[in-house]
Amino acid sequence: MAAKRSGARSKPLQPVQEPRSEPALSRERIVATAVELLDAQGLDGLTMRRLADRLGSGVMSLYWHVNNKEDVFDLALDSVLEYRGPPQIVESQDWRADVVHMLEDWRASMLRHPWSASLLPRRALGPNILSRLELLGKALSKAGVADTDLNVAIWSLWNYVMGATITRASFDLSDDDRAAAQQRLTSERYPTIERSRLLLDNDWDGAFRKGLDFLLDGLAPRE
Amino acid sequence: MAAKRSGARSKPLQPVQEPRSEPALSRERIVATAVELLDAQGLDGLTMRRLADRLGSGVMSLYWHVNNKEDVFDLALDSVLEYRGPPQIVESQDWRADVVHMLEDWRASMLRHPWSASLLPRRALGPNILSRLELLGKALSKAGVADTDLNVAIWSLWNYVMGATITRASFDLSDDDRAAAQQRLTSERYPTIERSRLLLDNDWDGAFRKGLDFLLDGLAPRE
DNA sequence: ACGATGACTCATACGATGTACGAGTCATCG
DNA sequence: CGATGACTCGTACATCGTATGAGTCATCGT
Repeated sequence: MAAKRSGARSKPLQPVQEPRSEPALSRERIVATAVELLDAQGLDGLTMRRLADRLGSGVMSLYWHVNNKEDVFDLALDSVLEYRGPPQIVESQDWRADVVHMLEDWRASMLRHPWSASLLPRRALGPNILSRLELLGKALSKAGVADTDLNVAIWSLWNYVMGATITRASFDLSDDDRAAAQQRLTSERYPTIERSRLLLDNDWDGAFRKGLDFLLDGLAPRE
Repeated sequence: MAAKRSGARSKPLQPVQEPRSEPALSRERIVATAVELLDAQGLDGLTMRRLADRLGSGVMSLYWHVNNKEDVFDLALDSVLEYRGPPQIVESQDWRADVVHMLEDWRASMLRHPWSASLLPRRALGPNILSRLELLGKALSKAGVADTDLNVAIWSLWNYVMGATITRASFDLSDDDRAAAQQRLTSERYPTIERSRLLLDNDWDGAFRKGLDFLLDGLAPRE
């Protein structure tokens, strides 16, 4: 009965000097290639067969390193969310700027890989996501948010960022769709949002920033 | 070349007194049955074959009324979002209570059908979603939100609600997963969110309400 | 020195899915 | 009565995820 790879296993000491062909399969290489494929072809473009092709391997070889396709999705999502923040996390003067930076980076990371937004609705709590939550919690705590309110604050910000990212990503793909939808508004029943040109407003970044400011004002009013 | 059903067509005048068997295929019946199936079996449970079975029809018959499976998803999502608000929309005293009610109802509607959250990351702007956006815009406008800020306000609230709903729905399915994840936190690197028991906090409704209050405070400070 | 072990790869095959194609039914109307 | 068009559906196909089990090869205990 094969072990099916659970944890890290012992590696051969000498990597045997790869014969310059394919650099050997590994979970990391699989995930990296999956991200490439997702970036290039979108969610439906990721296929175990295509993935294996890009890796120069047989399809079933993937399953030694990965449980199933869901696994690939989860790993790809988390890998895209690695946070390379400013090194001086400790003892920053301006906690609010820190929080804003973290959340804008979070959103930007996901928008760089638009498929990642569609993957969020799964229970995905990889190490990188948890790290970001931890950092956020630490910043808020340091900012004086009471322990009793900490979870509410974290979730509120997370929710806002996730919602904004998903909305932005899904509207990004369809420029004419949006124009068409706005057209449909003209018909009759939507006077308010038709007048405000809700579906044509393109300042996503500004809107994100403004909404975030409002939320932060509520969570911890500026002195 | 078949017309493939674009708009409404002329119906036979006498419905011919259904022979008590299956009540004839229609787009509405298809959507309603799809919602049933989704409620019962989840996202992956919806299959054109299963759908046809439940309807007592052949698989390909569905394609007369519907373009493809994506269509079914879009229609199911929008159908679940129909808003039956309070009749006295006009001239309410307390705009803030109106907004809160609308958004809580929105969230509740989606949580009643947890699969709907997973469908959000598509560009889905059915008539019911647009109606809700219109109502929201009207309420905010009446509340004195400046026209220049209206879109920001609408999107901020939308984003918050969507994020909260998706988060809630995805954590709902996995009670032990959450415990397991919280366990994983104990390991080492996540002291803050481990201490605050972020992943075990179950007061989703309260957290939603609090965060919403904060956001509304920012958008239109109480007098 | 050699057989066993275990890490890893892969070809084949299976069942399920979305849907293209085209033939079939039946009421209506000129 | 023949044509039209609304609607149904059986068959077929390409594609997918993955179960199964056989193959390769380095390592290690003896």
